[in-house]
Order: sequence, then structure tokens, then C-alpha cells
Amino acid sequence: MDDRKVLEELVKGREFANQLRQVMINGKDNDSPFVRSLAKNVLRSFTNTLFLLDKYPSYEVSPSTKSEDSQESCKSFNSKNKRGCYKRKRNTQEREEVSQTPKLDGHQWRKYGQKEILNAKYSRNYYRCTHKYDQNCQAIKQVQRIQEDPPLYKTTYLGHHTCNDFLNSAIILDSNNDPSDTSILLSFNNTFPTPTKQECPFLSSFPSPSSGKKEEVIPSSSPPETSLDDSSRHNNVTLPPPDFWDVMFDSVDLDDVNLLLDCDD
DNA sequence: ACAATTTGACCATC
DNA sequence: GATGGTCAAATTGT
Repeated sequence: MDDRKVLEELVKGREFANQLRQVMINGKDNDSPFVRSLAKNVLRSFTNTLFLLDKYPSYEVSPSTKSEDSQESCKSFNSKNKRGCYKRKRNTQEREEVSQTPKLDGHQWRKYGQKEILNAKYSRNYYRCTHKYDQNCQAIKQVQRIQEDPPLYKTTYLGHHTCNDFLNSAIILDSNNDPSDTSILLSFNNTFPTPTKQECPFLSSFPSPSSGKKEEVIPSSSPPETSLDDSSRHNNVTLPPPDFWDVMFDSVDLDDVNLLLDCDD
């Protein structure tokens, strides 16, 4: 891998993103060729970077399709009142990723266990999707620190999300806005990674779908300052504060890059 | 009070 | 029997 090229692409991407942000802040010409070009450049830079990082197109690093029997809970039928009665999950789709920080993948996770692993310096943490029960989402992940300096974490994903978390959505500029409206509407689909409050405190001003009652998605109970109006629930939301994008642009998912590039022109 | 995390127990697999 | 994955009571945080 060429580190210099990676760095160049990242720097370019950041510059383009900054320009795009300024244009968006001004709220004018959101659909101009210049804006389109900027967006395209941003995406191209990050796509190139990801290519260079050898993470694209095979975003899933080590997919192993062992069988169709994925994340079904295998608790035995008589385990009602017995603690820890289960069958170890096997034959599940899995992929591993190594990063310098525990991966912020846009999903909401709840830790359900921690285990000291033989011959491992650090314990392994076990997470399941927050929507395991309310939406029967079977995704789980294991995070284990594998190196001290620099800190390196291995995240193993088991199963895939079947939950429909509306915040976990792709952001696509909605160019059909009333031009006089200075707020920019964003369209969300279900592929963009959105940092959770749990994993990313800066999102604290955003309502979490699972906030409120335990394990339950509250459809529209947002505070006034960040309220999602009726259209929000139909995948539109007003633009977050500008600082939001400083982070948000760091978390573009490859699938979404494809999506957006495909939509281009 | 409710939600999230911690932690010891339990069980399946090797 | 050792190990790893999950459960769920207890604890902590908001």
C-alpha cells in the first residue's frame, strides 16, 4: 500500500468536504454543478483511499459462509429458568476488522459479556444489537484489543443486522427542497452508518431510536430542538449543526459511496 | 425509575 | 477438563 497516496487522498477528501460544507452552510446553490462536482470529488477521494487501503471492494474482510444457520438463538427448550443455558453459535457468517479504535459502525450495540481469553493480553467484549429483542436483530460483535501501542482492536462481526434503525441511514442530499428554505433536507436510506450516542457522544443532541423505554423504538418523541417532524419519520431530517459533518464525513460507508456514485450524473 | 454495564455462573464445544 | 459464548442478577449511571 502506498501510504503517501493514501494521505494525499485523505487530505483532498477533507478539503473537498470542507468546501462542500461551506456551500451547504450558505444554503445556496445546493444543486449546482459545482456542488455536485464537490460531492463527487469527496466521494472519489474517499473511494480511492479505501481502494488504497485494500478494503475495497471487499469491504467484508473475511466473510466465511459456513452455512445458512446463522444467528438463531440456540437456547435449549428447557432453559427457561436456567442461567447460561444455550448452545454455542456456530456456522455463522462472520467478518473481522482491525482498527485503531473500536469500530464506529453506525449500529447500536449493547454489551452483554466480557471474557478473559487464554493467551490474550486483553479481555474480549461481547456486544449484541440493541434491537435484538424489539426487532429480532441477530447481529453480534466481539471486540478485542490486540495491541497496546498503537492501540489496535479487532472487531469480529457475527451475523448481519436485520433491524430497521432509521438513524442508521444513508444521507443523500435532497435537491427537491424549496430553494428558499435554508434548512437542507437529507434523505435517509438504510445503509449509511450513523454513530450512536453510545459510541459517539457528539450525537447526544440527536434522538436515539431506542431512547426511552428499554429496547423499544419510540417513533416520535424527540426534543423540540432536534425534533424530527413527520417527514423525518419518512426518512427526511433537517441538517445537523455544521460541526456534525466534521465527524460525519469520516464515517461514509463503502456501500454508500457506491450508491452515491451510481446516482451521480 | 429506568437503562446500560459488569460480572459470575452456566453450558456447549473441543 | 479447558475454553469460550451467553445469560441474567447485581451494580452503576443518567
